[in-house]
Amino acid sequence: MPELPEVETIKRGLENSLKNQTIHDIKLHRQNLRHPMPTLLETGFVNARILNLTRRGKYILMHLDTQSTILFHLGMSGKIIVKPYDTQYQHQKHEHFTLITKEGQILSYIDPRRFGIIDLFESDTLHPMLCDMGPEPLLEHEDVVYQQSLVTHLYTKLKDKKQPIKNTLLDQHIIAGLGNIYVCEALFMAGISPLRLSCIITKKECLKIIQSVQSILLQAIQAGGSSMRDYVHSNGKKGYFQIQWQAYGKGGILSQRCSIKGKKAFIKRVVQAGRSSFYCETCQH
DNA sequence: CGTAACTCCTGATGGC
DNA sequence: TGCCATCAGGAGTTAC
Repeated sequence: MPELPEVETIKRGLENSLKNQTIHDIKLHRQNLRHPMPTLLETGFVNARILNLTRRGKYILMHLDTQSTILFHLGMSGKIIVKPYDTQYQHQKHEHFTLITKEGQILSYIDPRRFGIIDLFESDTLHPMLCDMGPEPLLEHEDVVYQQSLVTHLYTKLKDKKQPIKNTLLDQHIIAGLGNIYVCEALFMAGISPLRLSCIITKKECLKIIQSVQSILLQAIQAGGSSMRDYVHSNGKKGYFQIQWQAYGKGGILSQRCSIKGKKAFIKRVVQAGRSSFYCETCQH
């Protein structure tokens, strides 16, 4: 799925196109994604106004003026597209949720694999999915104090974990929003092997990890999200920027950092917890 | 309790 | 061209 930068990009797109608009109609085209979708969505929100959109981890939250919030998760293959409404409109294959505004915009939620989630909760409560989530890796503005608190938090969490650092960073309870690609890239940048046991990571290395995570996420957000195979911006256009990955998907390719130092080392692919990890044995320890 | 394996689902890709 | 195996950005559940 889109990881944090892509979700953030989509959220911003939705905010630009839908903020303060009024819901004209919502349609569900099936009952379930990963979980059942509340049928109340179809009937309960005509004339509700969209106050704003926020992001928490990989979730997008649409806050309505009815004290309700719609929660979206895009799973592995989800996308959200917004475009002007056309009366000829017919929902496309794998479109499971459609929202039309009185102002004439149409939001389509499309998710072939249906690993995503659409749910509803009261705005003054916290959705169960959001309760135990780790801290956000980024704040709106650069903040050294926050960065330090993240380092301390991470170090505390890693201290008694026996699993590889790669697996721990993918756990949304530790830090919110990281996925397979950005973890691979951050560990490459930090010079830390994905195989390293979490409990033997030093505090200094935690700082390196947090710095790398923040740097890569910021870079990706500024680039408008990355353009993986089936990732689409919320306006429906293909991602217009492809980050030059250093490690992810680069199995068998020369490690850039080693090349600069005149060494010849290749990026290796291993499988951890059923997911591909890419790293350089020579410059990641 | 923590950890790893299994599970949901469709589509793209590559080898034969 | 078709068929089959493999892989994919996630994460909850189950089994140990």
